[in-house]
Amino acid sequence: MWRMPKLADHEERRARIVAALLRIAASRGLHAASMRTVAAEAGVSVSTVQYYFGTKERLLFAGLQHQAEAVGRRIEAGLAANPGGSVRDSLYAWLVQLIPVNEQQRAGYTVFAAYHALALTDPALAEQSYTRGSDELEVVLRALLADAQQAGELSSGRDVGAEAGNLLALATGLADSVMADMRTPEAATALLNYQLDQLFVAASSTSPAAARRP
Amino acid sequence: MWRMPKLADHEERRARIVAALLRIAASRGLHAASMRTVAAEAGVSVSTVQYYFGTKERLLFAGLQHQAEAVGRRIEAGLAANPGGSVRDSLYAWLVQLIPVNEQQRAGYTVFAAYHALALTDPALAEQSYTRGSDELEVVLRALLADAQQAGELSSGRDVGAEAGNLLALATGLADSVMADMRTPEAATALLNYQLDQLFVAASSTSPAAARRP
DNA sequence: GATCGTACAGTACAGTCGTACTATCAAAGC
DNA sequence: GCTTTGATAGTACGACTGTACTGTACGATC
Repeated sequence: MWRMPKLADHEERRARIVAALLRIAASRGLHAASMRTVAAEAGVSVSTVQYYFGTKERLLFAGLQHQAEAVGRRIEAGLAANPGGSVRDSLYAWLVQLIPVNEQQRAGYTVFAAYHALALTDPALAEQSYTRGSDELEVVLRALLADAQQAGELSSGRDVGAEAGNLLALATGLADSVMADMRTPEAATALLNYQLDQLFVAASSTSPAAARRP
Repeated sequence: MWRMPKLADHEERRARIVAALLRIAASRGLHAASMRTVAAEAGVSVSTVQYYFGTKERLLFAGLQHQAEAVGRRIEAGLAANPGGSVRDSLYAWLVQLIPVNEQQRAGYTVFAAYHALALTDPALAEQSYTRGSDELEVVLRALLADAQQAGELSSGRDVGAEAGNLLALATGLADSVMADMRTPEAATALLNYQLDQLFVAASSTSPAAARRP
């Protein structure tokens, strides 16, 4: 029988409990995440959850924070995976990270949707700016588009500020439609590619949108 | 055979209770809508709610159904309010209904977000196709765009199917950004107008996007 | 080696949940 | 007028909730 070392690693314990919370939120819903179910999922007692988070409100808070950081990391990873490519491909690499293409991303989106709905009626949760990542992403998109416009890669008469906002909103809406099972992930990424093809001048688009599907 | 209602109007009672449920869901969240709080908000006893809906699951079901029908009615009203206008103005009239511009629409969106999050982990709720309205809207958009394309009003090289899907996703994403307080409703409608201006040939757009803001 | 604080487990408590059950009261049908 | 039935209220029950409290084994410190 294994016994816990008496001096525990707080960060590891907290991470384990938060992971249990997010697993439950993704599979059974955030409303099913009680002190008892989270403790059982993490393999600890309720008192341990109390010891590391004090109150359930703080536990939920930690869960949202973890989720927001995870989204931020995934978006950054999307750029790092495409270092030397064109601006168009970089834009695609950023935006496609918002569309849930596998079960893990879908689970993350489920948790995010639950927190989002909760924040709409809970001022304490809304104060935590969990959408800051999106704001930062919009700034990055605008900068990329400005570069492309100066290089003459964009269609004429485009407003880079408006295009950045609309691309982000488009990716968000496409993600919604995938989550609602109105569209397959492949169809959503194809639509995203179509929009980028319209934005960039035709000469730079050497392949049809369908060929870009992963 | 028709029978006179003995005492109460069932439809009126059910509507009153569902309205109470949706008020609570919009103000305090769907998790705060219990049998007791809904009954108190409707000014009836818990037994009355039980009498008309039997179980809470069926009450929640009725609330979602009412909400979906309300969204459908609002979108239809959006078209009826603009009967003789251009295709571009009709498109705008449809799509702008998705963006919450006042407190009532924001409340409706809050309820919808709560149900959406719940449906992601509740198979019984997900089976009810509450997104059918969006599917039908996409069909209408595609038809409108096809007409406009045949009339030569669209920019060249546009795929009406992709444009319809992307316009709907864009409006959804803009609605999300407004709900998350990342953008004002005015900014969202301006972005929507910008996108429509890009889609339609420049000659038909006689005023800058900013002038179209309501 | 006694003492102290950390890291848990167990339990108790007050409250809320959905729902079942019983009672009541007025209108409908005979 | 009596019986039946629809429409409501009140209440009770078991399950679950978050949290406070108590106990306790063990590593660190002196």
